[in-house]
Amino acid sequence: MLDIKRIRTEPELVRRGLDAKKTQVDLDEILRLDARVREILGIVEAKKAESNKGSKEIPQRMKAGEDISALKAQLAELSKEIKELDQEHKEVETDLAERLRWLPNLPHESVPIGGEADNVVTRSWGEPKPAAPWRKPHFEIGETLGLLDFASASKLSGSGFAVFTGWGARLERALIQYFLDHNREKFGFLEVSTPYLVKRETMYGTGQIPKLEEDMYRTEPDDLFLIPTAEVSITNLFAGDQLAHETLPLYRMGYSPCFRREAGTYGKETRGLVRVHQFDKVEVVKVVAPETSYDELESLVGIAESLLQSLELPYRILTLASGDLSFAAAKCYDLEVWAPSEERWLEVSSCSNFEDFQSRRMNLRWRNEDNKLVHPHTLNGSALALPRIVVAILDNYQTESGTVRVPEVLKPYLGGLEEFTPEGKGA
RNA sequence: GGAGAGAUGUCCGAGUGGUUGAAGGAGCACGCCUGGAAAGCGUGUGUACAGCAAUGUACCGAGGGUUCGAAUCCCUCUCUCUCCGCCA
Repeated sequence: MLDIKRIRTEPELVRRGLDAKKTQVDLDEILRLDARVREILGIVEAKKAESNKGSKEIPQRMKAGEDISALKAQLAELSKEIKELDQEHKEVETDLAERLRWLPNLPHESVPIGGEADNVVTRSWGEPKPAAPWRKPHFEIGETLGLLDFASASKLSGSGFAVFTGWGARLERALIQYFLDHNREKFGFLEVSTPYLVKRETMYGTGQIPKLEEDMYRTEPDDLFLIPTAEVSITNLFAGDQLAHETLPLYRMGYSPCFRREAGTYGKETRGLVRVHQFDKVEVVKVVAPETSYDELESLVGIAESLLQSLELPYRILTLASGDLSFAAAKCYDLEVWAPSEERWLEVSSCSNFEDFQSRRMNLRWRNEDNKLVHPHTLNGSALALPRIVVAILDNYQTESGTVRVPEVLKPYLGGLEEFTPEGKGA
């Protein structure tokens, strides 16, 4: 949610921001509605003041034994006028509010303007492994080694799902466990385990609704939504709160499966783990003082980086251009790992600063040093998304002899296993 | 699924038609007291919107209604809790 006062006082700045985000909006209509709301408000408030004053006189005059029927009739008339004005006020305000719900967050000044092609590679780590004829794509080697079973997945659920078997299933579990342990031990995040089904307003709070409603799975009779990321439930943990000054910064993380309809991506990447309707992810969330949020964003990226480095997976970091930013984000870094068999980069983490956009929607507030209630900034990042990490491991740790070595840091979580091999099927 | 209870300020909690933005308490802030602290005492302590301001308006789960006037009465909805049933 954008601050209507900001739209009012800096309309050109807002207009530029919305343009940069490639959003078509009739900002003039919004400004017109806003002016109208305030106009009506002025009139109706004056009438209410008059009405309140008259009502207060009644008990006094009654005590004095005066005839109050004329006054009552007059106030009844006034009350009717107020009701009509209130109605009109509500209609205009509802119209305005609905339009505001659809406005995305504005990009931060440090964000490059443009579309996907204008994303900037900010830095990279590690040496991408070269392509080689013996390298097999992850879905192939994964099935050969008995880690993945896509045929069964489509039997159960159709396309866009995966079954992990044997060491594959254990690898998933190991990664979840490792990520959570790492984030807690090295960065002090508090682990939470939250519902995967949430209410409509919860989805609204973090900005998935209304714009992305079509991408969400919804349960029909109850109007509950399957979360597309743990961000939704973890960030909304604080919805409506008034946080005391000393509570910030707040660091939370959680594992959850993530459900995405991926509407409109038919035909793209239907094979393998890269784009699936259900996947696992460990998400980290921060609620911080506004003036610290950009430093917090950098350190948030550092968490995802430290995980990738510990897994020894070469990656690069993109600063997303304005048009590639999600609805709620003001700035976002994507972390991509190199998949040598496919010779391309895979997004495994997305770290965003939402500034006060989500706070506003959730009505989350915090007492600043001046004891004033302000909207704190919220951030989140994947640390990390699982299936693509599995892809990256199957790719990067593949050997010429057709096995896949186990990354050093994961060995303790896999009973000391050194290698996934065809013989080791089923563990 | 059946039966019942409830939703008030940061928190607890009073309040059943008229200066109630809302008693009381806790917490917090400041002051007094103290060698220092605790206790004690005193004072203060909501948010949002409109307005340069004075000020005004709204808000006691949400939305409607009755009334000159609603936290208080009526209706609808949401959520929470208890008991019964069912169940991992």
